Amino acid sequence: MVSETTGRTEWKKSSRPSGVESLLTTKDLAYALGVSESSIKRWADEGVLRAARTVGGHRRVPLAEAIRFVRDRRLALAHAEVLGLSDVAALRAEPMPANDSEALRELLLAGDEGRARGLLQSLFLSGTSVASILDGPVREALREIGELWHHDPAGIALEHRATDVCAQALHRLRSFLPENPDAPMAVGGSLEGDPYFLGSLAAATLLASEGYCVANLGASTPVASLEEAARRLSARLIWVNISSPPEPARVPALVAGLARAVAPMGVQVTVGGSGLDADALPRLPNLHAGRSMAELAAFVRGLASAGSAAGGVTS
Amino acid sequence: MVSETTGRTEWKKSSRPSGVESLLTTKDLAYALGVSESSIKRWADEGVLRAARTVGGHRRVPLAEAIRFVRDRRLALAHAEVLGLSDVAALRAEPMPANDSEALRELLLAGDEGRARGLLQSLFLSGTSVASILDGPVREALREIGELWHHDPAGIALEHRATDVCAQALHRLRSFLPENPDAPMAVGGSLEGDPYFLGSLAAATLLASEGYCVANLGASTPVASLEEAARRLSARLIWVNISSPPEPARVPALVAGLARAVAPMGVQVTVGGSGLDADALPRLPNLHAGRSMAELAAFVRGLASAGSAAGGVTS
DNA sequence: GTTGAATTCGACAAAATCGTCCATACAATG
DNA sequence: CATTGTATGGACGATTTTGTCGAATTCAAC
Repeated sequence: MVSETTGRTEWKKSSRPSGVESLLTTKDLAYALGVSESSIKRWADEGVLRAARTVGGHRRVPLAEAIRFVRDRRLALAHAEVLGLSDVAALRAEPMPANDSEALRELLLAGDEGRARGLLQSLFLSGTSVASILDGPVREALREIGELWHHDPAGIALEHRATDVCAQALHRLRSFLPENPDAPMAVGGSLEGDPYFLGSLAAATLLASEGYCVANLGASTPVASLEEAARRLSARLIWVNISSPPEPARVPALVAGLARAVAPMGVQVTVGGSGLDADALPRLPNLHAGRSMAELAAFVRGLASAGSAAGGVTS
Repeated sequence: MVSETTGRTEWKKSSRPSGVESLLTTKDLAYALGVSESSIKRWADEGVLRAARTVGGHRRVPLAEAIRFVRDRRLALAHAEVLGLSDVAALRAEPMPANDSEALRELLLAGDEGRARGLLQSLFLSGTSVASILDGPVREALREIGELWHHDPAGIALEHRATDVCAQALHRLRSFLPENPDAPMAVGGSLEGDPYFLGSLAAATLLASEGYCVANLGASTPVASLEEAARRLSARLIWVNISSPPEPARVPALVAGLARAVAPMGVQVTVGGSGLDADALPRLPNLHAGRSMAELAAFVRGLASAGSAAGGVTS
C-alpha cells in the first residue's frame, strides 16, 4: 500500500502465516492501473471486478483477482511496480518486508531492475524526501550487499549490478525534478582515485531535489578540477564524496586546501561519504562534514534560509 | 490532462505528485503531436498505433508506444513536454550548428545539460538509430573534448561533466525503450581496473535498443564476475568494453579466457572500445571484436536472424 | 480500550471520450 | 476539367470516466 501523506510504502501483513493473500485498496489498484478511484469503485459495483468487503464496507481486491482482471480485459498498467511488488510477496507466500531497505535489497539481489526502480520511484512519488530514500533504502541495501559478498566474483557482479540499477533509478528520479537554470549552482564529485560514482550521483540528486542547479563531475575528480569548475560556473557549493580514497590520510589536507582556495569566492564545501573520517578534518568556516544526505539537505536549507534573510548567499 | 482552453498541461492536484502519466488519452497525445483527436483514434483503430482500452472502451496509449510511433512515422512534436520530453522542447529555442557532433560538443562544453539531452533525444525521436547516435555525435564530441584538454584541471572538469551529461542522456534514452523480461539477456562491463563506465553504458543502451534485456556491471568488472553473472542470468551475450585497461598486454588473454569459459554455454563474447587492439585478439568461434556500435548492432542482428532461422543460437 | 489522523464510502455533478457521420483538402488519374 | 481515392479535422448524442463532498470506517499509537 502506498501512503501519500505518510510518505512510506507499507505492505499489508496478514495475521495468517500461510495462505496469505494481499488485498489491494481501491486507491492502490487505481494507482497501479492509472485510473481514478471512482472507476475502481464503479467496476467493483458492476461486478466486472470482484471485490471483497471489509465489515465496514470498504472494498478490498485480492491480488489474484486484480491480475485476472488486468489480463482478461487487456488493461494497460500505469504503475506495474505496485502489483509487481505484491506479486513477489505472493510468490514467496509471505508479505514483502515492511522495511523498504529489505525490500530493495531483495529486489537488487534478485536482479529485478524494474521493480527496484519502481520501489524507489513510488517512494518518491508518494512524498518521501530524496534524503530519506538515499539514507534509507539505497544506502542500507547497498551496504548490506557490499558487506556480504565483497570477495568472490558473484558478489562483485551482484554489487556492480545493484549499483547500476540504483544509478538508473537516481537518474530517473532526477528526470522528475524541475530544472531551474537560475538556481544557485553546485559542483561536486569523488576525489581523484576514488572510483565510486554512486555517492556523488546521490549527492547530485539530493541537491537537485533541493533546488540546486547541479554539475556532477563524477568519480575520480581532482580537487583542482572541482575548484576550476566551481570558479567557472560561479558555484555556491561544492560537494565532495569520499568512499574509497587511495590515500585516506591525505584527504583532510586535500579538502582543506579546496576549502581555502574557494573561500574568497564565498563557496561552501561539504564533505561526506562512507570513507570519511570527519574528525580528521580541520575546522574551517566554509568546510562542513556530514554523515548523511539528510544532513546535507539540512545544511543547504540553512544556507538558503540565511541567504533569503540576509541576501548574502544568493547574491 | 491537457486543458483545451489554456493549451497548457495541468496535473490533477489530488492525484500523485509531479510526473508524466505513462498512459496517455487520445486528447493528450493529439495535443502533444499537434494533430486532431480523430487522427489518433483512426491510427489506433488501424493498428498502426497500439492502444490499450479501459473497461469502458476508452483508448489509452502507453508512453513508450507513443514514442515508438513518433519515431517510426517521423512525426514532429508540437508539445513535447506532454510526453515528458521538455528537453526536446527547450532545444527549439535557439539555432544550432547543422552538424550534430559540433552542436553536441558546443552544448557539452557550455555545460548545457538540458539542451544536450534534448539534442540526443530529438535525434532518437527523428528516427536516428541508437548506434548512429553513439558512433556519431556522442563519440565525436567526447573524443574532441577529451583530446583537447586532457592535461589541465579545467579540461578534466569539462570532460567529467560532459561524460556525466552523456550518461544522463543515455539513461533517459533507455527509459524510452520498451522493456521485455523475456528478451535474451546480455551482460557486460569494462575490465577490472578500467575506470571508464561510459563505453559500457553505451553498449548497454545499444543492446537495449536492439531488444536485449541488459545487465550492465559497469566499470572495473573482473572477467570472473562477468562469467558468473552470465551464468547466473543465463545470458546469451557478453559485451566487454576496453577503454583504458591497466595492463593492455593482458587484455587478449583475459577476454580469450572469458570466451573459452562461456563457450560451453553457447554465449557470444563481443569486445570493443577505444583501448582495444583488435588484431591482438586470438580467433575463437565465440569471440568477436568491433570498432563501433554499428558493428555491435549488426552482429546481434545477425545472431537474431540466425537464431530465428535455424534455431541454433537460441537453443 | 480510546483517540486522532488518514482513508474510504456513497452519491452526485462535471468533464472527457466513444462511435459515427460528414465536410474539406489534396494528389493522382482519365 | 471531372473523378476517384485517401487522409484529416470537426460535430453530435450516448456513454464512460473523473472530481468533490460530508459521513463512516480503518489503522496505528497511546
